Amino acid sequence: SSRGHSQPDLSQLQPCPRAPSLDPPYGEPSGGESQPGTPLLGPITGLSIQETIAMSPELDTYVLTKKVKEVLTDNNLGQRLFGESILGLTQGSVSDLLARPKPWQKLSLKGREPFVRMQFWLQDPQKVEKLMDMKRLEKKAYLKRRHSSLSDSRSVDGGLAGPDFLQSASPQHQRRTQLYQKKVRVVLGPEEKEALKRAYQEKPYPSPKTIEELASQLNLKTSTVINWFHNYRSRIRRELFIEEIQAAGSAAAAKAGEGDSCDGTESDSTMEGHHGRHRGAPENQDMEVRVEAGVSDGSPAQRNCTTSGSVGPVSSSNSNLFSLPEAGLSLSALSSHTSTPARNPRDNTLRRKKAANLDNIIHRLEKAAGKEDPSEWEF
DNA sequence: TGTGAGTCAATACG
DNA sequence: CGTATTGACTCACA
Repeated sequence: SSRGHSQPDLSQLQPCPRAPSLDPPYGEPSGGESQPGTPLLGPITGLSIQETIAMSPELDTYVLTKKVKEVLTDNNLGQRLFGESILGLTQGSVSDLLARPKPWQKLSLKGREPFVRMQFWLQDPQKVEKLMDMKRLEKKAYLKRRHSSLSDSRSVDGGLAGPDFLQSASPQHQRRTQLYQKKVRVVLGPEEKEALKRAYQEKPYPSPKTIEELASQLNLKTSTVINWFHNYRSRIRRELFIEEIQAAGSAAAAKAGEGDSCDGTESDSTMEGHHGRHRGAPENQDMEVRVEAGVSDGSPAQRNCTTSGSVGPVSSSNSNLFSLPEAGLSLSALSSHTSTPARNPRDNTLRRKKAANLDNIIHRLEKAAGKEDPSEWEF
């Protein structure tokens, strides 16, 4: 069951450059920024991306990304090319997305867009050819530009507009090269990260005052500390989601052990054991909250691999697109996790402690979101 | 105003 | 080169 059905012809999906978000890089408010330019997905459907995504059936982001990675590597296609021409995202974003996809239910409408695009792309019989063509064109344009850098530059790479679409890639950033400073990247040292993580453990949501203290103690800008907390919380949260996926996958696989294809290739994403990259610094950054894939009892268990044939919609029997009862979605999502992973009968010490701490955080968030309990955000 | 979500883009890494 | 990591930024929302 479940397989190509009523879906809105998702045959051809254009690359469509990022929709609205147009952000001038640091400084320069200038704005084109036209607004509701809701791009269309296809010439015929006439549906906006948002609409199409809204009616998209549930997708298994894990299986989906796995397939995409497979196709890309099998054909020597890079993330940059794929991201810029198919998803309208940069290489770094694609890497992140493919390596750590959040489960569909936890994604916002916007967050689902890349996955819907991946889905469409996989359905396109000519996906590989198109991308290869793009690659060729890019190389050609590159060589040309390089060879005769005499003439002006820009000029949209001459005939890049070959096959069909593409080249839209990133709208904004172009060659504002010399106009802006390079933007120096702040790189926190191991000790600083250590300190911040410690502070996080104690207070995931530090008060402005605490932030100031940390900033001065570590000799960092206040904004850097703030950003660090934002990012850390966000990334920790994502790790938990991923654990859920893997746990669920393992469970599912264990439950039904059919001779499913599952070409073993790639057991990937399993958390890395740590290694000390970081320039010869005192790395003992084990305090990562990562809990490893070995979920609870430790049985390795097979990897997801669920449906083999179709990467397609995992549509749960009744693809109830919306119906999702209530908006409790986000909250219930969080709470659901609260009881899932950490539920470990045996005391797993460290791991458990960390999970508990995180659960606490989430707990408080739910509380704060649901009711007005300004009691104290202290711990 | 602060937060989560999504990204960008510099750069570390291989 | 291609990929992974991550500080900073935009935006919607309450």
